[in-house]
Amino acid sequence: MKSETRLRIENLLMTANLRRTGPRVAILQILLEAGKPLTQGQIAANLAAVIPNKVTIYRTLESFCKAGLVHKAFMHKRAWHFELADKCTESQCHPHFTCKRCGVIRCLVGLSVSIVEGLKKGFVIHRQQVRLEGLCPRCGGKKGR
Amino acid sequence: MKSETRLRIENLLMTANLRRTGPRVAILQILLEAGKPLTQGQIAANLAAVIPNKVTIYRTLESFCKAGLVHKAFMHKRAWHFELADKCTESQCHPHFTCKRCGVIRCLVGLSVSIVEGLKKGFVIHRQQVRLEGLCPRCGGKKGR
DNA sequence: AAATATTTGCAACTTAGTTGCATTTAGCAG
DNA sequence: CTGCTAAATGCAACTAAGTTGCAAATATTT
Repeated sequence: MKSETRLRIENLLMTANLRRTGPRVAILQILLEAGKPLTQGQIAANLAAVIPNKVTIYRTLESFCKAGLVHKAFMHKRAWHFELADKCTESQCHPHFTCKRCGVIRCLVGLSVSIVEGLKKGFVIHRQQVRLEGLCPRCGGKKGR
Repeated sequence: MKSETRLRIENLLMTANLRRTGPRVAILQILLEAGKPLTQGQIAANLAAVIPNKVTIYRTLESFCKAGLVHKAFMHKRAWHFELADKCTESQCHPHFTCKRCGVIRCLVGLSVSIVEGLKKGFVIHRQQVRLEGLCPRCGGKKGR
């Protein structure tokens, strides 16, 4: 296991003021490696040995969200998707693309969209999230249905 | 019941090639009146007399989605939210705002955001959705916590 | 090393959404 | 306006996702 990653994880936990525990380190590592939004189920599948219990995963993810380390991404699927906040700016997450045909999810890191304007007075925007759906290159354009 | 609404509903069903049934008319009417995304539960609460069964509601909403009459909006809450597509453009839904403090949902009809650019070749975008979170005027700026 | 606060694990539960199948109904042909 | 047929609805039972309360374990502080 790369110690660079290890250090980064410890640093994340430290700055978020969260204790360095096994489940937390493991979950952060998976999210770092994945580089895309994962569900509790997907995390659990990789972590059966380390974390025997989904409640721990949910609670851990929740505390990461509160600390701003992790965001919920909004997907077509039923389950919540969690991803590291490190590829998002202060006020905006990177957009997510979902292919309607094959279901593949792509993080559009680097791309962004101007933040919404013209909102009535008094609203304060903390975060903007963008979701795109359509066809990925493999499904796109070509053959129908 | 305003017959203008009634006519509009029949027209929607006709153009979508869906039979005019009690549950369908009732659900479209509720969505029209609400003018904001509703969950199955919220719809059911208004319709206990007309539709005794949530399966019907889910299936009806699903067929509306397939026909393009209704979209799923992505919210912080666990349940899916459905809304009429009539306030959306061809390629983009109006943005939705959620207040982090009181949870209120606002449709930002009229506002829009430039569509994402710079996507790798081969992707076809069908629809862009934007979600905003922050503080509404009543919760915003003022008192802490 | 002991005390304390936080975190984890377990079991049981709730809520959201789904499936298969039997029954009913809209729309159409005659 | 009657009967036919595909489509839609209703019901019961089920799966999946997420939550709660409480007891046991672990990290940090003293």
